[in-house]
Amino acid sequence: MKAEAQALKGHLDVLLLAALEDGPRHGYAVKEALREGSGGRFDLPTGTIYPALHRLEQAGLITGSWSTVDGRRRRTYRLTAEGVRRLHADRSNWHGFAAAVTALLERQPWPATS
Amino acid sequence: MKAEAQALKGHLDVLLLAALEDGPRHGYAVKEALREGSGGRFDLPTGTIYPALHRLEQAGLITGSWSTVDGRRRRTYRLTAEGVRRLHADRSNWHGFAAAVTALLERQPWPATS
DNA sequence: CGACCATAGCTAGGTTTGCTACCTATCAAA
DNA sequence: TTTGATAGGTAGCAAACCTAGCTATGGTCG
Repeated sequence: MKAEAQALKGHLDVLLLAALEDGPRHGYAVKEALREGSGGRFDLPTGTIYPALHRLEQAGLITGSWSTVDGRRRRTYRLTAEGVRRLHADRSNWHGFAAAVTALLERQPWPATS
Repeated sequence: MKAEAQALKGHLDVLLLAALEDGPRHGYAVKEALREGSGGRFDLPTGTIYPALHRLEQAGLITGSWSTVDGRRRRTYRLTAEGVRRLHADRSNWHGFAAAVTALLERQPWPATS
């Protein structure tokens, strides 16, 4: 259950949206998909996952519906049209962001010191 | 002065450390180096830069010293040995993080929904 | 001269976000 | 029967970045 020491800061939402891209999932399944899909790197506590899903739903990017399976209640989420748009925008933005950071970290030399 | 809508979340520190890697700079020069080195993407407000440098100094990763150039006071920062270690660790961690996020965003299909 | 901008530093306060630490509940396995 | 995995949740803390404001110098332009 230990996470990778909160390194996701602003990038959790896009991962959650991506986890819902190829079909609806319930919250716990999203958590497991994230953990397995990242080779255990993003093993997030439920106290991170559920509030984040609530935020995304509140923002209209996903919608949830209740069901019951084997006596356990589940809330299954799917992307809204707005959520799909946001996912595409965020994914493209991620690539730009990652490229910029990587470029700066590899940079040698940096722009001249005045 | 408008930043790229707060997209650096947890990754500012490593960029600041990297900006000091090949020699000391004063705070404003760090800000400019970040802006120029990122093609304008990371044009951060001083209200982000200065507190962050204070945090890094507080944490013992950089040390600052005052000087005066043309009647303007400057605080010039350099990496400490600890700061160099941290930079190397964070840089390596960034690569793993970026690879993991990118992999998840490209992933098709995701681990099976239970 | 006066206005303005770039340079150079700073802080207070707010919001967001992820985490810790709890809680309820069912079902399967030990 | 008691633990662990599954499934959901909340309250409240702490960190981090931003907004908005401040002081001050030096150069440039009308």
